[in-house]
Amino acid sequence: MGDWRRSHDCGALTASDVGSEVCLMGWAQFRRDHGGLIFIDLRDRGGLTQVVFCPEGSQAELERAHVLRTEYVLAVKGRVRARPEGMANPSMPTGEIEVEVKEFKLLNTAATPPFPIEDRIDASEMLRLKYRYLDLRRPKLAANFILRNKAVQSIRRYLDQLGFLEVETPVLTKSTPEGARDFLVPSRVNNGSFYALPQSPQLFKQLLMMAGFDRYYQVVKCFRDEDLRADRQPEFTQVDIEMSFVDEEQVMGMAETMVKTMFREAAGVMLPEVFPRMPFAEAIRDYGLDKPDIRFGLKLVDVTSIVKNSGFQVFAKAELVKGIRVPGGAALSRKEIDDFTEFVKIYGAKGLAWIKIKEDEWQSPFAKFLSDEEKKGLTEAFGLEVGDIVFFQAGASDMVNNALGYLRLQLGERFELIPEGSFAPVWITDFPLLEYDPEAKRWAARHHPFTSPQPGQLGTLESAPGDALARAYDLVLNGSEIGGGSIRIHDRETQRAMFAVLGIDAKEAEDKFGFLLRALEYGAPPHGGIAFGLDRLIMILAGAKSIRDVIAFPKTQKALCLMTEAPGEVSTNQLRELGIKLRTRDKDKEQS
RNA sequence: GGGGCUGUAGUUAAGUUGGUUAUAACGCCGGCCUGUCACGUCGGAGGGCGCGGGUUCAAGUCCCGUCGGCCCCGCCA
Repeated sequence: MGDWRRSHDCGALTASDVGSEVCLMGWAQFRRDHGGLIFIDLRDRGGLTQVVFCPEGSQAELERAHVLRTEYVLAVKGRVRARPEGMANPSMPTGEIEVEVKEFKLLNTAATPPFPIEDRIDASEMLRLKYRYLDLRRPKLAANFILRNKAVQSIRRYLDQLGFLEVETPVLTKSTPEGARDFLVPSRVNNGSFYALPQSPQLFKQLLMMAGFDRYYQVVKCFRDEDLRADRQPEFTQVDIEMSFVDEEQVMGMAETMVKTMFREAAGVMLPEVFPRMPFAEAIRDYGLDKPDIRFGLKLVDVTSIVKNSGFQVFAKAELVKGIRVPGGAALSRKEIDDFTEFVKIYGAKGLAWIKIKEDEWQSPFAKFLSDEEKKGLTEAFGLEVGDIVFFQAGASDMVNNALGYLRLQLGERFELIPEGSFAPVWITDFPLLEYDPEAKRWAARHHPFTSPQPGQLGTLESAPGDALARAYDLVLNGSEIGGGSIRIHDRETQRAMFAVLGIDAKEAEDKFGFLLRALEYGAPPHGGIAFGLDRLIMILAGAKSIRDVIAFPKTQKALCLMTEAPGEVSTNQLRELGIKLRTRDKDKEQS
């Protein structure tokens, strides 16, 4: 570059800069070579500016510029000029001007990229991930990271103003028995022992409260070795927060304002002044899921009592029978209904019952089994009108709620009931403290084992564990869980009772959580907190379909990084130092 | 662990019931071009169909296995 210095970025120049001498540096996006005149759209993170190589600028540079190709890296010096009459490009922010090149430097050449660097991309994601650094040059993708930066800055500013202390917690820590599968790191100094990467800094942030830090936060990587999804990566970022001397209201209030502030500052999006709240039981009742998308209706209706003596055995025998009324749904084709039937089978449904409400009859494979009284009951329960379709699911409660809950989302999409660009946050409260694990035949913490029961629930905890409610709360946005937290247990006795219900005996508790139990004896303050999934939050804010679009270097569904080809094998020397012997490698030797 | 979709020039795709030399567009290379903006125009090169087996006179096309990619169930306190 010599002594050349960039004077502007490629999105900065406007008509008011006409006449000024500038220096731009960036990548050649498009080249339009007219022989005696060459246009190049120069691109950097800031945008795109048309630079013109022409005789008026410099005949010598024009002749030199014919070798330029896409993605070559250039520095140009020249004069900003207004484009000639009628030549402005209204679709470009810098479309009124162009830079007449007087001198340029070729900073680097570039091989032809494997896919074009432009927003209307059609390259496969496999290829894009292999060349992630090229994909990230695309303005649309880069915009997600600019947004992400704004969001994080906003959150930090907000929490800092409230006196929160950002503290780092260990990445090499201890494996904990509950929760997701841990990523393990072998210890060289202590062969046979392993660190675990944190699934979240949960215990550390509680210990920071016991340390008297009062208000803590951290933007922190967390690791869970579970299968991936469109919205799940093995390493992801949490905005982790903990506060002392607070109750639910204070944590939720603080978090709500944080999210509102961030949406406004980062994206200009105004969220509702007050987020609605919904008890867990109501969410399941009306939406079938604990993360309801409340941007549209189609609530589930429980009709178990109406059909409990029905001649239709599928209904009569079921633990729970629920339905969804879709106004105008009678127009659905048989094929579409079959597709929905296949869809609910994913969630363990055996089939999907339906009734089309026609002018003169109920069209349905099972309407003939329904008595007039049952029909009347259903008509009232759903508020049925001609042209509706009702879908039913009958069977075990969990299956019915889950299948219909997800069917509702499908129907919302099919009937275009979800308003574009809308954001609907909702707090889910009053979660059950525990849930039964039928495989392990024991109760497990729904949130985590340090979540405090609601007042007066300690008795319930022993008599009817499933009914005990937790001081826990989730924040759901557009049907996606973006944050969750709780008021924690801060006395040793409650913590012991909790471990007892979970089947963790004193010895195991001491082994796994001794450090926490000990800390609880030294004056632990009442405390609670919340953690947000930052990637998911940004994904929703950016309107991205995948969490990969807001993570700079994401992994594929098989948890591979196509760019670095991680994970990879390591040398036997490295393994020996760690005291590790591979079973598969031995097996290969035996076979060969 | 399971279900669905998918892999063909650099890229995105088409490719009949197996049948000459595997199509197209974009990109790339070369020529021409002073107002383009996904510039235009003329010409050219480029793959043997993810990989390995098999069936067949003959395989992108059928079969088996295997490796990837995407979505989902399980899993994710």
